[in-house]
Amino acid sequence: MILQSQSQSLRPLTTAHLAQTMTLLELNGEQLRQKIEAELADNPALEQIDEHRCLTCGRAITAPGVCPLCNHISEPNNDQPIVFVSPFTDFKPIDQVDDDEDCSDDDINAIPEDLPTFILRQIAPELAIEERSIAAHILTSLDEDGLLRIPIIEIARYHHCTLARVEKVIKLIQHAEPIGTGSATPQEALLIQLDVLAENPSPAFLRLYPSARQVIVEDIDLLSRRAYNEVARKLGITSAEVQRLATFISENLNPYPARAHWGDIHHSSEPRHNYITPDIIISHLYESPDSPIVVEILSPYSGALRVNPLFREVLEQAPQEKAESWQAHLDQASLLVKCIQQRNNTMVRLMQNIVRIQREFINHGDAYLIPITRARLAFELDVHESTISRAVAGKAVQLPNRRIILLDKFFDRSLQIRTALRELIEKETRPLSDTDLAQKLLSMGYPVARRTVAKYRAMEGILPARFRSGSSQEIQAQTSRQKPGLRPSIRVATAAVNGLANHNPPGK
DNA sequence: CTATGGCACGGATT
DNA sequence: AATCCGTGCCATAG
Repeated sequence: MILQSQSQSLRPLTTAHLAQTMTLLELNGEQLRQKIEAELADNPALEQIDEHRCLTCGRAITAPGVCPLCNHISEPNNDQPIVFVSPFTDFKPIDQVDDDEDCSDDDINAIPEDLPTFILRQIAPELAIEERSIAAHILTSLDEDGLLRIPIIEIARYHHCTLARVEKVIKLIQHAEPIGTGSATPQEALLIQLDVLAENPSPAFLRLYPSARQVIVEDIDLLSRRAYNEVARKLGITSAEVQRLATFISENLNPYPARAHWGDIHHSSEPRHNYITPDIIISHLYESPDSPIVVEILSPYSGALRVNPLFREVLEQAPQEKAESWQAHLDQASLLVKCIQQRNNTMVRLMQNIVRIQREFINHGDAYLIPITRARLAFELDVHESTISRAVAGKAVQLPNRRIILLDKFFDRSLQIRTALRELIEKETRPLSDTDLAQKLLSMGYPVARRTVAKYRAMEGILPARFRSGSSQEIQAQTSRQKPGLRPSIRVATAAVNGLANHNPPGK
């Protein structure tokens, strides 16, 4: 991927046009935002107008979203995902209320987010417009641990709305990453995390669940003082079990959701769920997985961009010596606007196709990913391969199940096989050697060499056969991976940098 | 002797 | 043209 040099030549030749479209395409949301901000700052010809259009019909409306008329989207159709560019990302409420460090020009790649924005982004699609200011209020009132220490009633009063409404918003916040944020107490946060884990239980987990719950509700302070014996007595279980319980809790739950590191022990390849801003959000029109898919391509500026018509007029009477540079500004601005439209257009078409092809994957997880190459997609879209590469590079998508993945993952050739492999090993009764595994995979229709099995194993962080004897120890050996379903979360990653898309986010 | 990890080569992908 | 990925071969550990 050779980058076209950032310098924008001012000539509106088609080659410049092309070059800029390309460059824009490979920018992800945050980068594009910066670019546009810069441009707005020093190009008077470019104007940002506070105009929103209905996401489906294009009618002008007052706030970002769907206009009342279109609120019911006509004719849901499974083969035609609804794809649109959405102005959702600019969260006015936050910008106004929130004034701690503004991390606008951080590093370019990721993590340009503070926690409130990060969460708001996740839940925005589910909020009614009036609810967004409530959410913003709540999020900016969190203390540094991510807990909400102010009374809910106060918020309700302030916004003149019912308690139930505020609670609904809080509930959404609590279930967004990092899970538990917005709880009133550490206990509440723990309980929510526990319940989220319970949605996708492993047998070992189910055994622990009831007592874990009880301990958290009643005896959390005993536990934190490590008074295991006393807890054991109260619950009528052995103190060894309490011990286990404690380990489980400290490993999987986090009483202070906003604190990123929590004994951050684990290291393995996993580029943990960092604070990546999705550039695209995929969700279902209704909650059900077979309702039509809605793809939202977030655009990093609010309202619309256009060439300032006033500027155009003034240009007519420009003083001689200014005329040229003003003309240049004008050209540059209109070029940018065009290119952005082009970029949006490309992204929309791209997503339409990806979603159509990978619908099963989006709904049902890794095992259903269809291997597809960028080249083939390029062919179907009738664009150059490099266009796809650029469009895909460095962008993140949020799936309906809330997980945020890199768009690259849709093109992972081996993910399907790796998931199969993982499942195979989970179900194994005796440790299977790589050769055995290769054999099994072959019979499942995945012809892979023995050597390759080893590689996949490594990618998934699964130990060699020798080291995983019983299936029970295995659970502790790798509490973090396995279970395709979800375990994304509780242990929120450090905000450590994650390089962009080198190795794929192995499974999860 | 078997199971794995390392290195390196060639074809596919970007 | 530059990279990535699957494999084969070989050395090493058990």
